Amino acid sequence: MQEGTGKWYGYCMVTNKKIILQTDPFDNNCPSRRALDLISDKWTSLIIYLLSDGPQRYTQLKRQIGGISQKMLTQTLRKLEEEGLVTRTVYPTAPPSVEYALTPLGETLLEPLVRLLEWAQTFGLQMRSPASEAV
Amino acid sequence: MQEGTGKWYGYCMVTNKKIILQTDPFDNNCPSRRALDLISDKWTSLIIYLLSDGPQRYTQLKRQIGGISQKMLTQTLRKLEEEGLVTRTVYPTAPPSVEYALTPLGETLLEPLVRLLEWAQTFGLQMRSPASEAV
DNA sequence: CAGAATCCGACCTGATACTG
DNA sequence: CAGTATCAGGTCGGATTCTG
Repeated sequence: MQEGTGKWYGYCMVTNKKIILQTDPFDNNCPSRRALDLISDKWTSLIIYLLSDGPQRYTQLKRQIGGISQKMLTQTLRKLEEEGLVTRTVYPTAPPSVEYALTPLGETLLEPLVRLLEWAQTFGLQMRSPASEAV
Repeated sequence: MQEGTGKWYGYCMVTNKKIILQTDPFDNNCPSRRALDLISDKWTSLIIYLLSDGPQRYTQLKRQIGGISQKMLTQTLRKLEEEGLVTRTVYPTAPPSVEYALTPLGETLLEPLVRLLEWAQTFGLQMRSPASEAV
């Protein structure tokens, strides 16, 4: 039943490559949905990857990503921290120093994410080949 | 040095879990980026999964997903078709019938996507859900 | 250094109406 | 059935300015 204003997401579960869709408009806590939302973020995956090399400081991350605005970097890091994928450690030195690192949970995300990027590298180049399609 | 108007994405490549970031503001064709953009879509992964059970018709998909608008369903399917992940077959019957199916390329995407959702199911629950959800 | 707060345009999205 | 076209609201993201 559509609640008019309230928008909701498909509730997806994977069981042996089978999908069960639930349609509870009030259940927004679907882990699958949350995970997808997470990596759907434009910068999340990049940050996760950068942190896979070890803890990094704020400016370090910013410099490496380059195109990210400080707002987005902070926002993304905060979200990752909130979700428990990244830790934020503040060293109260004279110039403030903040270090971000992956949590064990965050490191588990690394693996499926790598698979996805590997897919992208292997097959991504085949995308957008309109001539190779015979409908 | 920011190039002013042109916004750009991090160009990421994975090599043995190592990341190489390139910062060419004009190269928007990064396969990794494209792949992430693809699954970052709210509905893409759901559709891919539904199609993993075999070809489905437009209304069939719509009914199963439920909360999706026609616009979004069509838009997403078009994008997937354009990227070569989905085929669109029109049967010129009396009531028009259109069938969507995964291409071989689309099926290859299924695997990493499954890994991601499996991760979500296994570890997603460990993520801290923001208690400020009332939707 | 590491942000917070603000403004503002671009884009995404859903609702609605119409079509072969 | 399977769309297309259009419009309005909301969100996202970047640039800028200010702070401890």
